[in-house]
Amino acid sequence: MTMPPLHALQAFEAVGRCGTMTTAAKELGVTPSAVSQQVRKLEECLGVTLLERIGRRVEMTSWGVLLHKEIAVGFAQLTHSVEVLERARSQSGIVLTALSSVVNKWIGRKIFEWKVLHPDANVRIIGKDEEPRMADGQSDFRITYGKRAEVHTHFTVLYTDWVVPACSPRLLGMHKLNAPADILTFPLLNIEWESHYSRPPQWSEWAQLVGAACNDKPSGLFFALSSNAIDAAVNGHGFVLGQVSMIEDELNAGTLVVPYDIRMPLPESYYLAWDRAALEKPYGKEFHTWVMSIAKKQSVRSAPKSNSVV
Amino acid sequence: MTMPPLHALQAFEAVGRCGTMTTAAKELGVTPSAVSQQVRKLEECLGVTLLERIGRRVEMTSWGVLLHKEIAVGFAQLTHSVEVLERARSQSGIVLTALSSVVNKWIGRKIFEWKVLHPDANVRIIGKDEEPRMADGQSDFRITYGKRAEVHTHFTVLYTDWVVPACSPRLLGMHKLNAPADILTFPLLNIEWESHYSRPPQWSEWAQLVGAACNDKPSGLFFALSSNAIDAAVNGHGFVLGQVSMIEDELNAGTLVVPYDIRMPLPESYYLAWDRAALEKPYGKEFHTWVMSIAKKQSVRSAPKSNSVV
DNA sequence: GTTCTAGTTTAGATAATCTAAACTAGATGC
DNA sequence: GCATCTAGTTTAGATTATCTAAACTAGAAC
Repeated sequence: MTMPPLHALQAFEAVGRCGTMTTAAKELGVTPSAVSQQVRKLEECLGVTLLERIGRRVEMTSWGVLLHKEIAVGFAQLTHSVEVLERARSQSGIVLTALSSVVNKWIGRKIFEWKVLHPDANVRIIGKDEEPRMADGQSDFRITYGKRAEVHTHFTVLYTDWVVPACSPRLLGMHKLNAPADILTFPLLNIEWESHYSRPPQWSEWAQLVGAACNDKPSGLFFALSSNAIDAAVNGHGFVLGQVSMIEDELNAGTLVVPYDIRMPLPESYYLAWDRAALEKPYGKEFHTWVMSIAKKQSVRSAPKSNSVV
Repeated sequence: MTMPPLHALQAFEAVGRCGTMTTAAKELGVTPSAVSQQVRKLEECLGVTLLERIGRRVEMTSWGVLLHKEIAVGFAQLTHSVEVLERARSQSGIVLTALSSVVNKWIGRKIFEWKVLHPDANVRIIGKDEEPRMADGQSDFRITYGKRAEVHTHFTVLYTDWVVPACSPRLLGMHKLNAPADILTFPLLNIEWESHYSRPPQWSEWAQLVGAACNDKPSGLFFALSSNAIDAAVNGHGFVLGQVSMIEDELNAGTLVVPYDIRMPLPESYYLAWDRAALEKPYGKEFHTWVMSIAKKQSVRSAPKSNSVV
């Protein structure tokens, strides 16, 4: 079976739906002559008369009624298809998943800057420690840490963070620190990530950095999430080696202080991954550009000042 | 919303279904270059990437998967539409309705000639005294009598029949008829059609034709169907003014005889009506031609011979 | 009877669609 | 590692489909 020409079917469908050649032509944006020729061609191809010409009117034959009933569904579906795509593109917001700490202490705070720039662009931020499957639409963008980014097709370095010892001013009390090593005499809060992430810098490494001895068995408090460790420090429970990007608000608010600004870098970088299709969502490209922009600035702020001890 | 070009949608649909540009091109009967350009044009029109080019492979993006799922249904429906039409044309036989007597005593007998000519062409013959609605597919062809044909869009004169007095040879027995008027002394079977048909010739008219007196109140046997009256005559119940076309088999078989071949014409003709679409069914035109052909011959046989008394 | 309008047909203009050729890039085999 | 093959892309221009313009038919309206 040979399929007749698509334009011929389309012309006939329009005639059936509109009732006259002239109104069908108007709807298709062509002349009645074009419609007439297309329908004639369809009749020749199929070997049946679809329209009965009665003076200056046309009327469907029973073959025409039969065929039109079916192809109308087909063309309606094609039109619907394009609408479905348009709706999906315009209505679906952007979905970003990130490590929970990154959501709690970084991107979740920065997103208000995005809102100011693009008030009508919805972005949904989800804390999720496992890598999402982008192609399945689980996420448009993903912020992750280290080599885990390689499971995604498209990714780029976001920023590299540094850690610095920080504590609540209440913890210090009336104590006066004479040297960086004095920090090690206070309760120390430890961070231990899941095994598939490179181990974050530990107090033992910091002690070695400042030329001090350090007990191999610290206070016994361990946190899986950096953000939880930071919150404990804010509550006066000890010193934390906090990521610079995650404690900026606390430093500004005075709920954390840095007695000695001696920083260590994280062993790996944060990465932004994305689904190609997401770049074609409304504001998709803009969001990508914005995240890269704030990350670049963060890299500058997180790194120690050029004259700092490294 | 502007619909993208149909050929572009079709090319993309084929790629999605076939998996590669090359196999899609083969199926569409074009070059891969054509498919590549069509898909590119579709992407430009819609403003999204539908296929991700990975080296020499292509892979659907999530937009592409979404759109393809929908348009595949549309194109499948269009293909199905043409199949539906083809099936309807090839599988549906021809339907002829006719007056019951015509079915019983004429066309129902002649149809075997059609079968010999076209063994694989199904024709269904239905006795029906009311006019069918052709456009609704109630009938492809219709044999009717007189002005009733005018309710149809397409119709033509079929044949004009004549009546002749006929009886079973058993009725005559040892009686010897000396003159045509002697017939009137036998039991006479009457035919009275429904009021919307012109009254068929009556015995009183025949009597007048042969110059004989005739009682205004004959035997009291009246038949609504000509075929029933003929059957009664075959059974020896009396003389019938039988239509020539309907008693030919009986004359040939000797179950009826015509002592005096003095004929009277029916006041109106038989007509063939038809639905335009029926001519496009397989064998539709052939059937029309055949019916007209046997009718023409019937007209010749039904009319009295050129030297007969009229 | 004249004018208007829907539809058709024909000729040829226009645009869409296609092929050919040259190219890129990855896969395969030696 | 290199040559060959194959899938896909791009560009230029050939081909075909589709369209418009013009002339026409035929019926409706005034």
